[in-house]
Amino acid sequence: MPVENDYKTVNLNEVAKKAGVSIATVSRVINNNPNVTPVTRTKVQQVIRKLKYSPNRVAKRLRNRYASSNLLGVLIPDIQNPFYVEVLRGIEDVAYENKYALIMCNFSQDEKKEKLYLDILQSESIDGLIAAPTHEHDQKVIHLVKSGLPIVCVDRGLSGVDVDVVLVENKNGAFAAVDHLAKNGYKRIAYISGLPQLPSSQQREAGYIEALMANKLPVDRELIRLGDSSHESGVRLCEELLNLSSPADAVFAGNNLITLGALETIHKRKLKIPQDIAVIGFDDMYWSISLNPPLTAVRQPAYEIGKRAAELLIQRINDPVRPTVSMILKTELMIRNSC
Amino acid sequence: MPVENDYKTVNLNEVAKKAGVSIATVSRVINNNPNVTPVTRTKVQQVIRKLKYSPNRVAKRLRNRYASSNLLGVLIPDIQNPFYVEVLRGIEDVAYENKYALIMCNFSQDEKKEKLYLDILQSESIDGLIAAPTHEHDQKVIHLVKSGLPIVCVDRGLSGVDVDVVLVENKNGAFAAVDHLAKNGYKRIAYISGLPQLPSSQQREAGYIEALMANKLPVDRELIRLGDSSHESGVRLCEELLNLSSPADAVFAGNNLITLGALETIHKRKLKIPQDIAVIGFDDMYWSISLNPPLTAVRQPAYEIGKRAAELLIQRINDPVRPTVSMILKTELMIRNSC
DNA sequence: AAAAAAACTGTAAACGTTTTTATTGCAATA
DNA sequence: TATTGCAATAAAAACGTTTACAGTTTTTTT
Repeated sequence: MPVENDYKTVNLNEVAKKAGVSIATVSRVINNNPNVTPVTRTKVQQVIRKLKYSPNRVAKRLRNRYASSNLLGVLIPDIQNPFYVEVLRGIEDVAYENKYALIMCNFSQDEKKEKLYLDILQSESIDGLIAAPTHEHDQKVIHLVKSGLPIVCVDRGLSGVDVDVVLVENKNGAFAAVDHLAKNGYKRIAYISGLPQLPSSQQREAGYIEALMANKLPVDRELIRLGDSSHESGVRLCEELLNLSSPADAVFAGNNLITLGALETIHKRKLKIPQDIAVIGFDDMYWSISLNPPLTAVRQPAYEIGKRAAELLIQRINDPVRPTVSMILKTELMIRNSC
Repeated sequence: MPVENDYKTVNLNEVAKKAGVSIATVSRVINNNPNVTPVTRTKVQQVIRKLKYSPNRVAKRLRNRYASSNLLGVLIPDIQNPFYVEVLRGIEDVAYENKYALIMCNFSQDEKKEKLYLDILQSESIDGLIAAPTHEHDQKVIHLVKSGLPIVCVDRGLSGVDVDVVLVENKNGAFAAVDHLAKNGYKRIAYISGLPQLPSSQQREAGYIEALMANKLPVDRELIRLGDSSHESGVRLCEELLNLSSPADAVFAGNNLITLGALETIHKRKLKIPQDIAVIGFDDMYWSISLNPPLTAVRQPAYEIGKRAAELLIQRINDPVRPTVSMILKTELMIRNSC
């Protein structure tokens, strides 16, 4: 037996009846349509207040297909990664300013989950979407872009389709980090990569290799470890690197979580940073200074990324035909004590 | 000028026309109503697949007021706090298993923002809500509970109303931490509180005071500092405590962010932990071991909190009249090296 | 073979809005 | 006074579903 739950279902009809006008008039009052006598307007407004009427957004959205749902979708690969949390904060601040709420979908790098969430988002008729697709050829997202839904990609682009995108200089950032390691005399610099199919992972690897070459260091494939961008993979791959017959003397970690994982392994082995092994992470955190030792890291302007992405998205919603832009933000090497 | 964006608007009508049946039949096929000939069913299914039809959830929800929107609202006070992120992960996993998507609202301890988001959530006709209200007397949330919307509170209860709630033993957790400090010989143990109106802050303070008394230590109001649960307040209040004529020799930090703030201050002053000053934080993080020094902390089972809350919520959605429960989870003192 | 029952399918109403179109009342004009 | 024009309001259609009810076909029963 379905239980009666008494969501207040005050609707236009009740308001209209009580105010002695038609629902059209009430609707006009609500939407500030000027064609209403001041006296009628106040009368209706009083009833609205008395009955605590608030419009049903579902009905509203059904009626005007192009009416704003004031809903933005956000498709995030990994909510555990502080980087994305920071991006989210940027998005959220801008969204709030513009009176949008966020439907946040965390797909944990799981393509099936991503698909489910995208389906939901689409049929919720969101106004726009900020996404970090699983990879450059993410058909589902590409299809959405083609369908005309306003979309901004962050962290990862989309190939073969015209879409706004906010990225950072991954290659330069990685180069700076590895170059710094090399200049400090480290010879066996390892790279622990995130998911290898991600453009960002690839670009960081490219920067890594370029820096090695610039410093006349050999590129040893043994020192490049491919993971899945998780904390656990950082732990494991760092162990592998330390177990090599000729172990790494420095680690360049592909992201936040990998860095923390690597640190965990190093601390468990009671190795000294940077004497025994140096560490530089991609992604800075506001508490990096409190790590042991204070971490040297490539700072991505995460909050800024989110903020820009949200701004671009709202721009596009308001002007669907403006040319697409790619926004490339700078990274910054924060030198502390881990190298 | 509104631009024509061609969201594929395949609807029941088109499918029906193409399949040569009525929209009622198509609807029945979609909803697995048994009263359809197998031959008709497959015919319709083919058309559905061919046209890539997917039902419009907005229309669906308008029609069946009590139909599931498959949307859960989450009202989070501070997305920057890793504790809530972990809670969110727990919620999300359960939600996904049960095919719910999340509307995530981060209100940053701002009551106005909270109200806006609640309005949106309500008129989105979500199926249920998980909330950490700003305080025990949060009228807005109380009103929602009374209206019959399924709600589960986390981290903070709600007074004077019957609602499911998932909490931790704040007082016991705090007691264990402060007792540990006292047993290690610290005499001037400070407490940096989060927002004082939060029940959790109050309970932790109670545990703190009880532990002092149990160890025959005086309660010095000077050593109790009230903040706003933020990183910044941790930085500032820790400075105040170190500036006292008779400074604190140990700090019990009221949450995650406060802990990180306090650490920042201590490191800036080049003080040694735990020799110069000991630190215990409320809230453990998986990277606490990588902090300098590895942090002793009261672990809240954050993921578990989220998971339980989501389970309770889904139970309530499916059975709105089951009696409410309060779930109190245990904390655990993770002893590492900061004391 | 006709009647009754069962199984299937179609029609139309309803959900709560917005908006187009129609109606009303009233002042200004001829 | 009869007509027009205008403003304010009302009526009705539409958005895409689900579902009660009616209608049709098929099957079973007599």
